[in-house]
Amino acid sequence: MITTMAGTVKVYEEVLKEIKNYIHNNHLSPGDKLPSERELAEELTAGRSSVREALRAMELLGLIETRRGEGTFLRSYRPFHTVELLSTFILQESTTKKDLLVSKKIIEKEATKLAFSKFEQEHITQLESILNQEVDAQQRHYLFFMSIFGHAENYLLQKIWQLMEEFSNAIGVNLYDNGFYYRLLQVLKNREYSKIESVFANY
Amino acid sequence: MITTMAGTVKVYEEVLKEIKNYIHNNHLSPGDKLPSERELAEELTAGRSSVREALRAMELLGLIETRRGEGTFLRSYRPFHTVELLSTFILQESTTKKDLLVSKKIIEKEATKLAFSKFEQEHITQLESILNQEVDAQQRHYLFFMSIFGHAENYLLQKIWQLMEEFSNAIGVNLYDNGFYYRLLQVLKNREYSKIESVFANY
DNA sequence: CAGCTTCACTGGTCTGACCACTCGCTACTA
DNA sequence: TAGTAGCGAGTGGTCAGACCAGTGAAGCTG
Repeated sequence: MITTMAGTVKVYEEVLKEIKNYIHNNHLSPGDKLPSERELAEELTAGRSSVREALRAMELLGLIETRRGEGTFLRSYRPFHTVELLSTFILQESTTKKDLLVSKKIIEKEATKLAFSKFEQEHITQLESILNQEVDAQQRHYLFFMSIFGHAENYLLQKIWQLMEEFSNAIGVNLYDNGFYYRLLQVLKNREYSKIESVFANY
Repeated sequence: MITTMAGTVKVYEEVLKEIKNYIHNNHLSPGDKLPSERELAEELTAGRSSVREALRAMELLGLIETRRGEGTFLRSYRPFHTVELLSTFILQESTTKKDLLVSKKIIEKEATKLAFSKFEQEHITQLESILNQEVDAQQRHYLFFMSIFGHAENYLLQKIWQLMEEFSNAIGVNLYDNGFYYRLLQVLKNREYSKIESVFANY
C-alpha cells in the first residue's frame, strides 16, 4: 500500500490563496489594511504561525507591508525587491567574475544612454564635482553612476546595478581608470550619443 | 526623546541572510541538503518559527525544496510557480512595467551583441527553426533568446533575463512583432554588428 | 482645552507539544 | 542465513499559548 501522501497541501499555501481571494473579493487597493494575523488565523481555522508564514512570504515578495502595532497593509507591487533578492542568489551561484563585470558594464553603458537625453549643463557640472571630490575610487565610481541613474529614470536597472556594484566591490576589482570618467564626460558635454558605446568599449 | 526603533531588523530577515551565507560558505549546489530547522534555530539562536518564516519565504520563491521527513534541499532556481502567484497580485503600474520592459530589451540587445562574434551558420539555422516552430509567441520569444544566450556566454545576464522574462509574461506584454525576429536574423546573417542597435531601437 | 496616562490591539518572537512522514537499524521469522 | 516487519530517531508541518514591543485612541487630569 503506497500512499506517500504527496498530495497534502500545506496550510500556509492555502492561507496564501485565501488572502489572495480576500483581497480580490473586497477590492482592496494598495495602502488598504488586511485583517490582523489573529483574525485571519481564526477566520481560516489555522494557527497564527501558519498565517505568519504566508504573510512573511508575501512580505518578502514585496506584496504587503507590515507595521508593528498598526497592522498589515497591501502595497503596490514592485518586482524590485524580488529581483534584488533572487539576484543575490543567482549572483552567488555564478562564480564567474567575468560575467559580473561584463554585465555591470553593460548596465552602466545603457544607463548612460538612457540618461543622455535628459542631461543638461547642471548635470554635467554635478558629475564634474563628483570627480573632483576627495574620495576613493570605489566611492567615486558609485556616486558618479548614481548621479547618472538619477537621470536614467529606470529604478529597476538602478537596483540591479547597485547590487552588482556591491558584489564587484567585494571581489575587489577596479575596472575603470581615471581617464574613463573624463572621456565619458567629454562625450556627454559634446552631446555625441553615438560615441558612448566606444567610450565603454575600451574597458 | 523619539526612538521609534524603526531600525529593528526582523529575525527572519537575519536568518535569511545567514542561510544565504551558509549556502555560500559551504559551496552548496542545487540538490544539497540544508541543516534541519531545529539545527538552524539553535545555531542562529533563534526560534524555530522564525527560521521557518525565512524558509517558507525561500520556498515560495522556489529557492529551496522541502520534503517532510527528509529535510530541506537547495534547488536550482525555477521561478515558475512563484510568478504565477505574483501575477495575480501585480498592479500594473505603468512606470514599473516600463522599467521592466526597457531593462529586458537592453539585456536582449546586449546579449545579441555578446553572442555576435560566435555566431555561425548552424546557429542561424537553429534560430530559423525556432521561428518556424508551431508555438505561441511567448514560447518562441523565450526559445529564440535562450538560443542567443547560449552563445552569449554570460550566465548571469541570462539568469537575470529569464527572471525578467517570467515577470513580463505574467504581466502579459508582447513587445515584439514577427518582423522583429526576421530583421534581427537578417542582420546576424549579414554580419552587420552595427545594425543590431537599430533593430532593437524600433521597439 | 492641552497634555498625560492607560489600555486594547497589532505585529514579533520563542517555546513546547503533537502529528505525519522517511529512513536506517534491529530483531524476528521463514 | 536471508529476508522482512517494525521500531525509533530525525525531520518537516502545525498549533496553542505566552510574552514583548510598538501604536493609537479613549479617558483622565491639571
